[in-house]
Amino acid sequence: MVDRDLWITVMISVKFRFMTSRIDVVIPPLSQAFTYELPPQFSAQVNVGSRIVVPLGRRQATGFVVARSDDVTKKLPYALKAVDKPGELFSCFMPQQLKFFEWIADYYAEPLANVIDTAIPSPVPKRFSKTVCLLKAQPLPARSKIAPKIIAALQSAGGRADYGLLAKQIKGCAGALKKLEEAGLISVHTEEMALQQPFTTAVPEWAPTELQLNPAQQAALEALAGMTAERKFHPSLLHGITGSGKTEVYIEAIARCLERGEGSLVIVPEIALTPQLVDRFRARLGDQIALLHSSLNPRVRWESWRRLVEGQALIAIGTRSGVFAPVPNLRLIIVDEEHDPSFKQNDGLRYNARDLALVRGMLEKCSVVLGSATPSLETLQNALSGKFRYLTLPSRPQGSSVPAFTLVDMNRSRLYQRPSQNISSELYQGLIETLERRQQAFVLYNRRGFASYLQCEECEFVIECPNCSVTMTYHNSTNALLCHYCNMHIVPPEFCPNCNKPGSKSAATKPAKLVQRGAGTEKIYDELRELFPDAVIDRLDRDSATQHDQYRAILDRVRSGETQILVGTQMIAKGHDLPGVTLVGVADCDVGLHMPDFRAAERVFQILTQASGRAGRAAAPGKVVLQTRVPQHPSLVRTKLSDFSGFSEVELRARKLLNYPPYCKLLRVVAASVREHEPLEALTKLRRYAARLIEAKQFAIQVLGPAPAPIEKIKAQWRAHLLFKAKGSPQLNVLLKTLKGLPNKSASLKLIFDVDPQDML
DNA sequence: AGCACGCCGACT
DNA sequence: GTCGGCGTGCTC
Repeated sequence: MVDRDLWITVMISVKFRFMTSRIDVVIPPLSQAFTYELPPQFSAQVNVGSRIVVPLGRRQATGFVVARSDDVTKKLPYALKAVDKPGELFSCFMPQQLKFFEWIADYYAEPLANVIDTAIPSPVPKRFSKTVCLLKAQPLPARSKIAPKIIAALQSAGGRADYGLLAKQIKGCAGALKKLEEAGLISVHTEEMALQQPFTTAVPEWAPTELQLNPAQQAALEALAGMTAERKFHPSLLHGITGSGKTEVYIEAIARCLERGEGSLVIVPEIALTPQLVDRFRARLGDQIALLHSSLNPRVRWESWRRLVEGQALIAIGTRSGVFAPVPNLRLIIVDEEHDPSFKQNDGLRYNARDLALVRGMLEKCSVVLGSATPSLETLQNALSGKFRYLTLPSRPQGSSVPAFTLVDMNRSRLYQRPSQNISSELYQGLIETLERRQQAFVLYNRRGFASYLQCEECEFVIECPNCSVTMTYHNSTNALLCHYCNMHIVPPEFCPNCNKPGSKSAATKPAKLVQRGAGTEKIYDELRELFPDAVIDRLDRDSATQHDQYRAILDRVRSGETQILVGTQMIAKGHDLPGVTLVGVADCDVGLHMPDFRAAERVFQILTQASGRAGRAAAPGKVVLQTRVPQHPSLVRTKLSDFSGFSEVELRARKLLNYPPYCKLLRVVAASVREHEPLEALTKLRRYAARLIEAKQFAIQVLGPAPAPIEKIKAQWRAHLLFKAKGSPQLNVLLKTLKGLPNKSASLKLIFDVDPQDML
């Protein structure tokens, strides 16, 4: 007994790290955790959040430590293996993030290991530098020719030199260095190199280091600061029209946290994370910012992450996956442009970063601000019901006014009456005036390519992608037909393949020609070149700006005033303040309006409002010309009136009537297979199974479908979907887990479970 | 996910 | 008689 007490005392006094302990490890893609023994030699470097290699079966697997216990006495029904070759150990997340990851795993019915795997960037091995230090120059070893050279080189370098550099200068010095070290003349230090600095350039001068807030901004800031000061979950909506200065409010709110040593997290849409935006944060807040962006190289990405984990940075700015950032002492989460569809991940773990930001705020007890000029109806509903605090920035600063809108009904003018096919006389006139005043114009056309499609003059046949059953887009510059889903390119046929088919009625007569129909950015671009041969016209879309720096260069040319007219897709609607732009034309508002998706109207309203916000941001008044064939559509009428609340009222009523979000929760199951009928058949079975479960458990869940997906075929896979609607998530979550647990015996069938889907195509 | 084990068809 | 097909089940 005495011995045992003594032993316990010893255990405590030598600290646990010298003892064997146990760790629970989760390994992607497995759903259970595995317990291992952790020998003392690895003890100090391993904790909750570590990535580690463990033996699993007869192989080695990489996993994450989710628990650690120093109690080794508890009996387990299986023998434990010990960690033997843990690999390079990385701290991947902070222990307090674990309950967030567990929440996600439960909500999306995904193994915890997979959640962690998608949340963290891939670790990159540490880099070490070896430095040689001169201790004393005497006595030089006899018979060595290299030693004096080394000593001389060290002396001229001020007593210390990089090992690698020295080795390059003096060939074959490795042996001599070792001898000199043994003789005590030099010492060799190995230490980790400093983490990669995220910013290579100085903050540009235009970015203000001090911000002047107007009264509305000040009021929003004080409200936010008040909430942030409490250690409680405080969700709010910051509803500020485009150009009302939300960013300044964010920056000042973060500054208040920073003063107290508290962390902040900013999540922005993919397209918005520009150097200009980051410069504005840096100018006011300094370089203690970690950037998290998918196009960073792996080392910068990982080392930014590490700066947070190791407490070297208190502020994280990132895109969707930034919601997982290990921000120390997190007190404020900001989701800018919260309505943006890029917050939803559409493969793998299909999470929604905006929703997860709220969950994280709830778990970490901090403030969450969702900012937008056109809030999603989900968020609006939460603000209206009082779940979120409603903060607003009602006016544009600098006294600039709301732009003047013109809605042009394209049905009322014949083709020959227009200046060109897709440009109405109203837009033409607006462009002339803008150019005369030496101002700039944006022309938005929300579709890529030269012509939307090729259509037969005779039989109206439209060329579709053989894999995806979507219309293929004709690209003039490359003279190719491109599928915008599977990226297939084909050479456009001269004559209609349908009429030419053997056995077809018209086969005997002359083959019919294919003509271009519809338009794209390239077509609009060409029409404008023809109308304004002397103007500088540029184009911005996914084809002209495949790289981020190309995108930047195009916008920089607008900023400098060089570009007079910029034609592009919705990408141009989201650029930053470009004060010279006074006219925004939308060539065809109807694109996207007739999509088989219940959010189509909302998206069109958002895009048009965003685009309109580009017009007249400085003192000069702005003008917006919207071209359409459905001029009475509420999305367009309300955009024209700048009437968000009017639009949202109409749209919310429609959602309620049809029982769509925010009035219900959705679960969408997509089945895909190379076999044409398999998806529908599989979903029919799944539906039957689900119906039995819903019946047995008395769930209030409505089932729609199965039906072929609007895009019936993608990448040679046939698709069908099944939709579940429920009042709240708990019942849907039970259903999700049950359905996901069902065995899928078919190798060709792929099932995707999309919780809270954004896209219904 | 791997990687075994396991139980039935064509081959050195 | 073996080699090997991929169904089922386990991995601390």
